[in-house]
Amino acid sequence: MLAIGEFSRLTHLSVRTLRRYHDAGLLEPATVDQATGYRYYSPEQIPTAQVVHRLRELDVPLADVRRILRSPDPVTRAGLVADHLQRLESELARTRAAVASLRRLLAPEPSPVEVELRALPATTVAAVEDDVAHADVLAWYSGATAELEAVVDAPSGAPGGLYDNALFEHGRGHVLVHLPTDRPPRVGRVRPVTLPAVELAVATHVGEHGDIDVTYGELGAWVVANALAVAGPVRETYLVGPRDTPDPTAWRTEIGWPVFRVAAG
Amino acid sequence: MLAIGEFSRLTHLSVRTLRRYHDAGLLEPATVDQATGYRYYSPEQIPTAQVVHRLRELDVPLADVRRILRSPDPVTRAGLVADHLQRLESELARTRAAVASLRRLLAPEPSPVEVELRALPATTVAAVEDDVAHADVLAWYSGATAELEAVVDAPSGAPGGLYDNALFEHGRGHVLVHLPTDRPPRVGRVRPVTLPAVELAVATHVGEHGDIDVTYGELGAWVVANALAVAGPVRETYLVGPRDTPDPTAWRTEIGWPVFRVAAG
DNA sequence: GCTGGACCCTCCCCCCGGGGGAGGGTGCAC
DNA sequence: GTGCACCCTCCCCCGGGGGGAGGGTCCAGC
Repeated sequence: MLAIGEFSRLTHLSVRTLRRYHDAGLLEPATVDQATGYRYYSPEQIPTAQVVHRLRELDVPLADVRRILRSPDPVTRAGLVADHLQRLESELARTRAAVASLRRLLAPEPSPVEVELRALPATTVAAVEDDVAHADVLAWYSGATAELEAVVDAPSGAPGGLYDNALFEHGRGHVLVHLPTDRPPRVGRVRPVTLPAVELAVATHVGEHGDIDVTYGELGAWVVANALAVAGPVRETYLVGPRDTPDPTAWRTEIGWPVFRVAAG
Repeated sequence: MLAIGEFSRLTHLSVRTLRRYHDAGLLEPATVDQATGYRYYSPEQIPTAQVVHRLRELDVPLADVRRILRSPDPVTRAGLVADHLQRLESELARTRAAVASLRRLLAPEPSPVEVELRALPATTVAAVEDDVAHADVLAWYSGATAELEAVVDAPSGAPGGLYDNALFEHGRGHVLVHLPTDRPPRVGRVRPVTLPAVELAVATHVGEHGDIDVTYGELGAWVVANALAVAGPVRETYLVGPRDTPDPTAWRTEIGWPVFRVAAG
């Protein structure tokens, strides 16, 4: 039996941290003296402590560490660990994108964005829609478009999406992806939806989506400068995307912001 | 002039976050109405907001973001950004090491570690020592050994280190690296130091240092099982290291824990 | 001019995973 | 039996947000 200080020395986890892990139900001492509250660990717990240490180095949340340790089945366990490695991987991709985008932002090129005002009539499209968290948008989007493309046989234009402002302001909001077609079917999640007529301020974003808020910003500045106000969810149209070419510099995304005239300009 | 909600929509930063950035002095509104406290932003601030957004995606602390934004000189600014990318890089290396180590930990191999008790006489060595934070140990170590190796011309053995337990328990502690030699010089930070005689429980760690606490743990379990207690800083000896061969599987590190007998076993 | 609703303000509490330190009880070797 | 290292709980702090209360403000429509 090892007192907490000794166990700390053997595992290179601080006494504080060991106590916290006990409270969190992660690494329960083999014995706790009822009278004094002293925690006593057994040497067999050292490997467990080391696994915890590694998982924490990988920023696995304590709750997930507990889940991993409690799963008796090594296959389940390996699956949970693999999930986290997957998460780290996508985190890394996000970081890479942010680095690239930062470089472009700090590059001295001004990259003027052209904005055009366009009146759009109401259209009926095949659509999938849902309330989605910001972090899940990408995954949701790929699932929804895959379903759309599987169901719509003769699309009459490029796919698009509508994104509620709440998605960016509150991290969660209504999202709709659609594919224009003459006869929108009603299969699985796919439904015919009529998008209302709007006046759009439209700018075209060139390149990766990691930079897209730059174009959003330019579009927004233009909208403000032209005494317009934003009304309703933003509309994106994916003219050229990863489906069409692997070369990101060829990608084209139209961003359309529904606007109305503020006062009498 | 844009109210905070509108600016939020244009930058995809939440209203809350914008207020926080104001408080932190990161992104001050162009105007603040003295009477009402209302924040008003100018469209020119959109690009700044986007740079902040990118930096935060890279987990750059707010204080550093402020520093980057305030540095007028683009060269300084690029340097600060590069520093952070460097930090991300080393973070990535750490993650990779943790992943590899976790895989090995979860591998079904028991990898029995052999432990031996060894009495060591007092020795005088050439040493560099200091109080170091845990996070800085690696950097400090490479600097100190480089200095040692530059100054000691005829080492009589492998380099070693002494690591205070406080380093692991409290994140900061006394560290000493040394090179055994017949005539220890007194140059720069290098000093002759006499290491006291000790009885050591010794185990040899094979492979990368990312796993070294596993061997620490096995050594500790052995020490406990043999009714010994730990006394004083751990001693590592780098028999084969990165200086000798790039192949990590060939590396050999002796870990020696000063021990004394507990009670009459 | 008034009213309603959207917008904005400050302030406090919560999350995570730790660290610092106070104030007090315990184990054990001398 | 005494000193001291060790252990306990409890509270506050950090950074970078989110939730929500309670209250003031802007402005369009009537």
